[in-house]
Amino acid sequence: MPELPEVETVCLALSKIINYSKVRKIKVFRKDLRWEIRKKFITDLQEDVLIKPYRRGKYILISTLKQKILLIHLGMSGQVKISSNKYNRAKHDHLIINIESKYNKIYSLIYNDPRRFGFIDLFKLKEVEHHFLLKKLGVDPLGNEFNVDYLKKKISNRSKCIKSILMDQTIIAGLGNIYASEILYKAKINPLRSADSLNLKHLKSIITSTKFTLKQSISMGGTSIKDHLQPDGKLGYFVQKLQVYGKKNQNCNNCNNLISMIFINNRSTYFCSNCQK
DNA sequence: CTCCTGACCTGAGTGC
DNA sequence: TGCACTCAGGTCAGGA
Repeated sequence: MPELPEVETVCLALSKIINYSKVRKIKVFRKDLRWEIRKKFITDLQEDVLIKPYRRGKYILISTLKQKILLIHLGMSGQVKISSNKYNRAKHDHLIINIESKYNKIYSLIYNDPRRFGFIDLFKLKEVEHHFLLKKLGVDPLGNEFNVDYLKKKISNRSKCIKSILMDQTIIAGLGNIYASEILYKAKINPLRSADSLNLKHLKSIITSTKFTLKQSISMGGTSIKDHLQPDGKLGYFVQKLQVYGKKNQNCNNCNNLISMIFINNRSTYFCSNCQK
């Protein structure tokens, strides 16, 4: 499911309830996710206090009072559900963490993931910078470090096409297949163009469209196509704003040309060959 | 190094 | 109804 706006949506929902909640019961139904959940996961996390969630690329990190980080990645189909009702196990629920808020209210955080491409880990706060998955991540596209100078430096002498560059998590952490298409449509750049053929004006345009598109999607709760729901079960409405993704052979909103679909690195890619040069 | 492919896994949709 | 096949929002390991 999830790219940056969907992960951010989950993070925002979690931050409303976590806020110094004590971890009570933890139940792992399946530990063979993308990586196996560590043996000591339960004993290490139990009775710790979850302080505050934040996002790094498509990862959710939750800091704890015992100086640890609870790391969550949603993979392709992962979802975090927040429930204050009695828990009934649903298909593909792999893990449940019961927490008790400062005001003694009990919530269940439920990790559900049909394809099990996601995972959950717990490690020491001081190891964050060295974590094998986090250490190679590039800049956050919403931050000030994502600017023309940075992008120019990263793509110089790169023959790879610009869409692959946008999806390269070691350059920009958080963009995925939907938003890469949407961003390039808005920037009027053909996804097949090699990165080093772009001029400063193009780069500026990519930066602006990226920030605009992501912010707009976050404000609408992300994009619900198949799996993504906000943790309270609500849909994400950015799907209504999609201009090209999933719209093969439909008319471009700008020029009425038919939208094309091609595969780039085995990922479906949508664009308007008339608007995007 | 860079770049591309295959692999991981389940479910939904399509066509016969 | 059933079967075979394709595709799906991610990303790592391995080979060219």
